Amino acid sequence: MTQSSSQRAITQLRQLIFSGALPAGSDHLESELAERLNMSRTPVREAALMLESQGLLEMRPRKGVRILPVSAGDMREIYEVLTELECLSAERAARHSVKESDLAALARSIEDMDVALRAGDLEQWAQADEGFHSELVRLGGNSRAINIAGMMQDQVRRARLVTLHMRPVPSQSNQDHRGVLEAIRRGDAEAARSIHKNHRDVAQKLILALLEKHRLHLL
Amino acid sequence: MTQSSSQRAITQLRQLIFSGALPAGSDHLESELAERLNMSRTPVREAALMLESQGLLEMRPRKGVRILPVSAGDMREIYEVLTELECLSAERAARHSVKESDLAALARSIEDMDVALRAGDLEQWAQADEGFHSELVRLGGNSRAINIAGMMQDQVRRARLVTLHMRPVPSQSNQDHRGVLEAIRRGDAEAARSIHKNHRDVAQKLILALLEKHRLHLL
DNA sequence: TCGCACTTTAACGTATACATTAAATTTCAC
DNA sequence: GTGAAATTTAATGTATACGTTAAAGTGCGA
Repeated sequence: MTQSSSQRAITQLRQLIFSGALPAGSDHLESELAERLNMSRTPVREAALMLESQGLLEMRPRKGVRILPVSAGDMREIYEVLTELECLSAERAARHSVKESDLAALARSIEDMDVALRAGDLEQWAQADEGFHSELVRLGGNSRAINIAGMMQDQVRRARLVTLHMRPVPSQSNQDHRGVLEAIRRGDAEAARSIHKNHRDVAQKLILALLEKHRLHLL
Repeated sequence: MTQSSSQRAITQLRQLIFSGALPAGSDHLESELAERLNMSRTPVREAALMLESQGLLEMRPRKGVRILPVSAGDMREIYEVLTELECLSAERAARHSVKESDLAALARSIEDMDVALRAGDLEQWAQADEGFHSELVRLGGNSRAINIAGMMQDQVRRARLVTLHMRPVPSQSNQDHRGVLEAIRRGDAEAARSIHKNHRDVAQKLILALLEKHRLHLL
């Protein structure tokens, strides 16, 4: 239960970054962060190294830890990788995950999105959408894909802080989700992949257009 | 020029792992590794954390650092991810990399493979093959994909220590490589992806069959 | 001999100390 | 006043010290 300081540092730094308390582009000395988290520099350094390897920050000698901004170009890269891994997962899920119980979480996320949209609650929708996508990857059963997609999803979440309220309401997006779910249910790997690919491509174009139009760097 | 001890530790530990000097499945105390590398535990720990995040080893409290074996199941996961990222890269390369100079390295790798095969030098062939695949990903221009594919390639290299001399001579593999190169050259993204996908799927099936047949865990 | 409580060991996780050196500041000649 | 050299500062990277605690070892009664 009691977790190590390093682990706490990772968790807390992530929270600080995702909440915007450590804004993109800002610099922070290791000693400042250590004081802030009530621990010595050692676990803070270890945590920073991990987060650096995950692309959330950059350690620059003598300049402190810089929280990395996410540019439109970065988001393009991230969406490209994420799309491939999710499509792989959709295909794999369709190929072997036949048990209906495995699909409950997916179905639930779809319902949650419907509910959230009817209530006009975008935050709720975003959370359910993230749930759908991460569950999809989980069903694919490839642990490397799961880890990598998780990292990419972290960045998508940061971008979503900005894009969520700029984009049109994603009212037809759930049709795709249902299509993917049905394809997996009937074991149609080709369809699962192609429907999801199309789903991601549409979303990607939309979000990237928004970001480039507004020349945004993001939290 | 003078690099940090942490960096050296990463480089040297990688060499020790890839050379088999630290065999898969073996355990090593942080203090042993520190002595071996002539440095204190601190940079060794930092290096081990990085290598752990890359899937090369595992840190187990009080049991030391364990060099992770790569099972057939692991290789399946690794090939799946690598295939997706390489296909993405082939497609992207075809879409934007038109300059002939960009393709020189690819063409060179293909020639090197031909030469190596004629000479019956499998090691040489493997090196050129790795060069082709990594250059392909580089041409895709997605820095995240490049990093991730690099990590996956690290594991493929370890597996190849075992599989290289068990597999049939890859005499027709270069046809695929040429096909991909030509597709990129003429900007045919669909073909680049599908030819490469087929290339990878064939190789993957072959290697996985070998591994499963011999119930191998690998260096 | 076996099993269990107790003691000892030692590996890790973290804190702290310290050497190095990039950056900032000051000094000083002109 | 300006620019370069010298000095000081301070943040990092690494070494070391130390407390905690899982695991190994020991002793002893049955």
